[in-house]
Amino acid sequence: MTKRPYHHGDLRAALLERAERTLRERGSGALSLRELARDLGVSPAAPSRHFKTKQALLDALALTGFERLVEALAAARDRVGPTFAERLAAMAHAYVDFSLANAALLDLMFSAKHSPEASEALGEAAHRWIEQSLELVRTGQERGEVREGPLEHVALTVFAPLHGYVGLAVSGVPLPETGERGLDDVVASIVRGCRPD
Amino acid sequence: MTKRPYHHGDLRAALLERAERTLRERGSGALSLRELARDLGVSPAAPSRHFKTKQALLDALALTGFERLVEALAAARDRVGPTFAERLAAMAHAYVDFSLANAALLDLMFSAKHSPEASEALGEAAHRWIEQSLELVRTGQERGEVREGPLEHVALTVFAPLHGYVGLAVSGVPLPETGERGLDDVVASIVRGCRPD
DNA sequence: ACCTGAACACCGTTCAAGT
DNA sequence: ACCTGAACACCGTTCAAGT
Repeated sequence: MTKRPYHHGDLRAALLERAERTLRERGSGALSLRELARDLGVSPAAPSRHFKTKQALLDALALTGFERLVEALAAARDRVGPTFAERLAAMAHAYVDFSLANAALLDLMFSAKHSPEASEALGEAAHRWIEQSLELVRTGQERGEVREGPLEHVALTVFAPLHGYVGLAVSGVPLPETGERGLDDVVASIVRGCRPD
Repeated sequence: MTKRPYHHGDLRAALLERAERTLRERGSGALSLRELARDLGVSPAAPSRHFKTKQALLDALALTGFERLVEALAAARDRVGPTFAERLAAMAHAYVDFSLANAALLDLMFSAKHSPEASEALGEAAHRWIEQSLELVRTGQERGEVREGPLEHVALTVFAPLHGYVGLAVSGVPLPETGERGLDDVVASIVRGCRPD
């Protein structure tokens, strides 16, 4: 029954944590700064100390999303062998798993709402995600498992299919053998295309 | 200087048109039923006659989006020859053009917010879009230009890359040779994969 | 059938003031 | 530095009442 102290302790972290939970449980439309403040037992104006605007909170959320995604992808990559095919498959599944488990967060991460200020940190986080994709393809090229060509161009052809699969899955488009089976088709097609033979 | 009549005439259509303009000019965050009503010179409660809820308006907007997209894709397909490569390229460019010109609308169309009721009509519109994709691939298979295999599975490997390219472009991820050049790489890769040779 | 007027329960954000 | 209390200008939605 200790009375709440004046200071929350770490209101910023508490806001982020609670917001992310709301995001996952009830979607981005249900996210309200006032409700967050109520749940954490602070005044409606308290959050503004840590996030000048609601968009700033969303940007911070997206940033943590990119950080966790990069971490998950790296972990998946390091769990398998060094071939391009193995790494691509592992990272593809990790990407889909993360996205389905954090659908609303993924929407935030790839929404065009990046405020020009906060996008500095957010942009860096997104950049690390891109670098990771480039790295996969570069290694594949060095091993002779991926065709030659400008890195960014080739990498785009590798990651667009994954991003598209994730986008379709998250937005509820009915996919064949919902879940992971269709993904394996997509992964195979990235390597060999849709030509006959 | 004729005084506004009691009836608006076609408030429903006017709401949709104005909403779509706001969507394109200022994004989905700036969409407000009250503002729409103000702009159209009706009371704040008037829109609720035609759209029981704001989400219903958004669903209707998404529905028109799918209809226009399907139309644009069909037109692009019919402007070129019958080969799979030609049609794929034409539809890919039409898809990207539509998406960049209607970024916020595309977000709406592929957001997971489909209310279970309105999704009947919306679901049908989305279904026509899927059917169109399947049709492209089926024709390609019949012509021997696309590999054999379950239609839905093969079609997914064709459209995931396009959807992913569009998603990345719309969300502002820096793409090589921003615009259409990277898309041609993606289209080529759909056909032949990223293998060497 | 279609709309108004007024109300209700919310928002995000700001700002003086408190600790 | 961090938060409160109160206020401002908005929201979406509902509902009796008007035409």
